[in-house]
Amino acid sequence: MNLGFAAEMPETGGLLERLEEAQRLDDLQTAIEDLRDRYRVDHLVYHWVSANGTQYGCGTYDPVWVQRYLEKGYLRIDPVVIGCYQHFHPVDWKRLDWSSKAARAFQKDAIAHGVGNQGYSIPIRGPNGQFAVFSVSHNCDDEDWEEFTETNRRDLILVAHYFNQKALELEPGRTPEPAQPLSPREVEAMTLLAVGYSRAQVAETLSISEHTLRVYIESARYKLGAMNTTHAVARALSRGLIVV
Amino acid sequence: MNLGFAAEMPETGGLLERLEEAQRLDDLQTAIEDLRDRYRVDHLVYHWVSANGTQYGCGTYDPVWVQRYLEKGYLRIDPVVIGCYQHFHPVDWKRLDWSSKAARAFQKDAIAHGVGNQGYSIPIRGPNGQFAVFSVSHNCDDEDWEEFTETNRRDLILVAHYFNQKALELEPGRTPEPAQPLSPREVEAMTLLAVGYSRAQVAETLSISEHTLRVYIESARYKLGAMNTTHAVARALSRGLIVV
DNA sequence: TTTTGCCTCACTATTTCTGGGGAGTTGGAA
DNA sequence: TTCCAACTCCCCAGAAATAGTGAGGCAAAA
Repeated sequence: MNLGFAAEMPETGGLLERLEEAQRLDDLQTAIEDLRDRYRVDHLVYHWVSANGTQYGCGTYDPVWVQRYLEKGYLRIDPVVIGCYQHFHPVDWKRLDWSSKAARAFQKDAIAHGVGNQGYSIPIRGPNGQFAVFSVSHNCDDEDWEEFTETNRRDLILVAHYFNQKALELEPGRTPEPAQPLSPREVEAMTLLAVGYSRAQVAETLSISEHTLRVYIESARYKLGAMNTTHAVARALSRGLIVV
Repeated sequence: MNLGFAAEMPETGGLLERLEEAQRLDDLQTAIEDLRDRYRVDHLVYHWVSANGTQYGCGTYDPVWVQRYLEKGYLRIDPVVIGCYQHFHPVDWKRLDWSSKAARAFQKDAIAHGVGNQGYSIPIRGPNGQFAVFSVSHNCDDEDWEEFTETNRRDLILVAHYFNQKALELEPGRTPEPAQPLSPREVEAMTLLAVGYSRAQVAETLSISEHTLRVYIESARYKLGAMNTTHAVARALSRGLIVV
């Protein structure tokens, strides 16, 4: 029955198996270094993307560059992150938008710190709005890179998937709150707020009093651990509880 | 350099290639039927999950069952959907929570309509909180099923990925609006608002007066075509202009 | 060189939101 | 049956956000 899209071949050395059996985050770091050597590329990186500081990452970049990236807040500038966030399918770095001044400055800085001129990144999304990026980077011409990505893109999707699976499993402090679901009415309220309705309009649309609506918003805010309505809507969106 | 995790083998008949070249949603339906025949399983299904009704789906279930599923609102009861929503990795149906009365009633109804006793489902997440499930179902004993899933799980992850990619590409109404970019300061302001800061806190964090901050918010709101701050943050989030 | 976009600051009046209360019904789960 | 979660409604005062203006400096692009 095996159609062989992802057939395990002898020469892989069971890398995916090893990944599946990883017990600690250190094992991921070892695995990613091993994988880099086998692919014979300059860098492989897997990292989470989130605004709230605490985020996991492993890879083969120069630690100086990683430190600099975090300090400079490059997460908000990096066209790779922005581009991945907007897409589902893997993206080649060449096809991203590098037009802004900040992006070009970032690119220059990155290359100066050893990041390759070529790159291919895979966006990965987990429950509760978890978002991560798996990137492979190398120094070579367009033609070689084209061949490499064409040959390996399916592998890379799988590798990215397994990295994310393990990172989610092993990262402590993940799922402290079991993502308290919103009630149907709360979902409606949050959704309408997210599309720009004022409280009065939402109440009218839902055919309830504004007082009642407020109870829902309060309740949703409490469940989401949000400071205010805007925060609550943002959380509901990024956790995938509402869709606009 | 190909490590062969996802090596294309001759006997696949280039099914993933065909999937990549699909031009219409009909092609997905053809592809999923073809895939079912090749895997020699009872059913394959790919469908979106979203609160707002409109959702795409294709598969080999009895149309009567699909109709019934939608009418009865099984989307909110189905342990497969709920389980997938909470996990990242594929799940075997046996490992889900079927304990509630509603779930057991649903299961009975499903089997009565031709759904297999065994199943394996893969959650898939795209941008803007998009969420879909790719399921394979069959009638057999636990041992055979174990062998099937063990053999094909990596294939299935890839197939699910490609189905989602195509569905996102082909489904109308998903055309991202020409997202007018925000200035760096506007991005900072929107991001801080999205993580729950009040205007006063944002202004302090950015070391600017609240008056100035207001100008950014207004400007961002105008660029995003938003009615109010909450709306603006929601749009910035779902267009991937900011990351929380 | 002119225009355009970005960053910075200010005022006033009005509308909207938030944070405290309290209270009743219904339907499903333990 | 009892309990709980969800849904509905009400009051009030203070905090926050919005709408309508205004202005100047600076840097890059046309």
